[in-house]
Amino acid sequence: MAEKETECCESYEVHENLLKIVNETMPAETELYDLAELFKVFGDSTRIRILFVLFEAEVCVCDLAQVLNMTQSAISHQLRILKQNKLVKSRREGKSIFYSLADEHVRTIIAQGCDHIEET
Amino acid sequence: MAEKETECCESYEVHENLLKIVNETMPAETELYDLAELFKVFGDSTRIRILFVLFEAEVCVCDLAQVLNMTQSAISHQLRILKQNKLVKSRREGKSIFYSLADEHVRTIIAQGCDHIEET
DNA sequence: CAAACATATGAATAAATGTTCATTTGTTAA
DNA sequence: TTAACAAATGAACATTTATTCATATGTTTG
Repeated sequence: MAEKETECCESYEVHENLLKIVNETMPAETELYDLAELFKVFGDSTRIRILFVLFEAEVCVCDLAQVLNMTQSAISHQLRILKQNKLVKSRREGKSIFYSLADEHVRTIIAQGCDHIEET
Repeated sequence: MAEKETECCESYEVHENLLKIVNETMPAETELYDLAELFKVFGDSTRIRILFVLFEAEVCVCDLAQVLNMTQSAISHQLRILKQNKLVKSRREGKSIFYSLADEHVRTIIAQGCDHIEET
């Protein structure tokens, strides 16, 4: 048997097992990255506020800007991020573009987050 | 009736209704902030990898560092963030400190994230 | 007590991120 | 076609954040 060059905390077998299990269950690099990327999108209170508005109605950009009391540009930049990550979809109607939730997952994920917070 | 100084997209009543509904359903400022803060914690692939290890076992810091091939310091800094946000708890055993999931919500939230990603 | 080990932490640095401002694109109406 | 409006976008700036390095804290063993 080869010697272990990576001992730690005086544990041997535990370690081998852990490595094996983790290698089996850990998602691929790209999936981990995408997951983090997705949660990053939820990690900004402006975007969360946008989503809470979209929970209630399909709205255009300037309405969002007014309701949230922010500039059109700031909202637009954030909508772009939400759309790139498929949390939101858009539809043109004349000069306006209306945004709505892309997916009911969004509600579920935010609801889970709320649960966690309230449980303190 | 008072005049509206905040017209937009030529919509009037829609707007009033939206404002009313949003004001009723939008969480408080502090809750929005806490929510974003929580998701920010999930928004880093190092922390996600740590969580995936903890899904499988309770482990000490140096084991985490080895399994994830990162420095002890980097892992320790991230564990601190996970702990502050109550995603992880710790227990001392001699010289080592063992970390484990604080809460099954963590699994659920990550699972929802995975669902969303795989659904493309 | 001193030495060795496991973990935590503060300061510094590089990279990522949100907002603003100015401008552009696309649509409608005159 | 020109003017007016809605939305998108690029550059710039300030802030946040992850990692590294050096060091401190806390525990066990000799």
